[in-house]
Amino acid sequence: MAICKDFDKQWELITRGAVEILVPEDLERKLKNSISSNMPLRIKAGFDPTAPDLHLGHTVLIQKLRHFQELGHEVIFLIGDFTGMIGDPSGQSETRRPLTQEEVMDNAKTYKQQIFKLLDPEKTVIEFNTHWLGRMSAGELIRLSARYTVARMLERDDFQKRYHDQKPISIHEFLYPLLQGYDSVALKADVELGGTDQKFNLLVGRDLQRDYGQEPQVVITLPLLEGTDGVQKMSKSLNNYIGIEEPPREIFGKIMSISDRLMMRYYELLSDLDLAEINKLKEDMNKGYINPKDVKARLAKEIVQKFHDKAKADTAAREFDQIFKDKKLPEIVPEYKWRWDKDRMWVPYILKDLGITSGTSEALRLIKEGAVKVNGERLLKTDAELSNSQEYIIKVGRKKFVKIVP
RNA sequence: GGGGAGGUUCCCGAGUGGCCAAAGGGAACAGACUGUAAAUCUGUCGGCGCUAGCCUUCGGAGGUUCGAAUCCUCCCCUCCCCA
Repeated sequence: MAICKDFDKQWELITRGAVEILVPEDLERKLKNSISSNMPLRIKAGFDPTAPDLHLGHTVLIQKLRHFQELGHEVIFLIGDFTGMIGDPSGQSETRRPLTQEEVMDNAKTYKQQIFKLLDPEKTVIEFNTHWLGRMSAGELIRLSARYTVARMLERDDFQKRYHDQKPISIHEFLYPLLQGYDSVALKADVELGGTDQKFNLLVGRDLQRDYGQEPQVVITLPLLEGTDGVQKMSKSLNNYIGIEEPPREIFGKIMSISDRLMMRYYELLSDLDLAEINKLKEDMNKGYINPKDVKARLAKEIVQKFHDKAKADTAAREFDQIFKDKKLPEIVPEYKWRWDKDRMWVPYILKDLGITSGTSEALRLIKEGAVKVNGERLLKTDAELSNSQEYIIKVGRKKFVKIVP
């Protein structure tokens, strides 16, 4: 593959959206060398295999990898299957449960299936760090550990915080940054990408490469995408994520329910619109020329289209308006054929049995709160029963619909 | 090795023998208002055919007691100070 010869173009694309580049001079030199020698740079990005679903948060980084691919560089998608067994302590308030071998492999497989929605399979090298870490001897590990000090480890803010909060820090957690850094040595990485929370780990890679006589990698940090709550970073465990494999209407709906503030953030980090256009949207909204809801719908469409296709994005948008603007039923309502043991069945029991609520207690609560409608009528009494003589549409909350057929 | 402090419901955190399914806050869910936004207000927030009642929870296992998150014994885990 050919390297893009235009240095300025490379620089612009690479630095767009990046939070920090450490060190810019190194990047400049590496790029220029790469152009003159026609040798691609080796771009490393590590992924923790705990999350089986890629979500929008991951795509910020993956899109940056794609930028590098477009410029002709070699992307190494590193699946931290070995380090995943340790569990990255970054940003964690406490020690994470180590994953089993099986879990790690399952998750890694899912990753592989998903990244090619965004990356070019031809230009992507997938590595597993078990290849070199799995056969590292105890002696080598100790020699590696000798290259770093406890005091330096404690510089990392989350370790520091836990230390001061009297929270446990296990020894193995200190090993994580070292092993991640060693990955860079093993891969002879020229550049490593990571979220801003990874900065410390990425920098350890630089130190270790120098120790091992390599030219240190350039570290590029990218912003962490806030989850749908708008506060914490998007993650599966916080359940504030939008997965790229979710159905169109889910993705669409989730984006529509984010705050306006967050919407602009998503525009910046996820949209392909350039900054000038985004600013224009912002301005028009402030002046009242356009409704923020429409701006949000545009974003939702763009993102759905990215992971599905245009037709599905349009359908999702149309359905959304039907349900929430026109208050109609969605085009497709899941149907349940109810096996009527009796002629009449208690509503909370039905909701529980259909899995809409976790139990009858929750169903009762929702009915008391006025959240349940049957055939458009709000259910007022908790002792309501349905009979097997007709069809029902049950609506729970704002977005759950079920059709029950006799 | 010695001394001290802790482990409470999703999270933080109160609770030291009955009034405890357990204060308060956060998250979450629902209703109102909206643009399924934000903010705000209100309600819910262990389970169970509900209200009544029953069952299961306060690191684990036993025990004392009419009665234990609270007392005793042993065990597991965490943190701090000293060595």
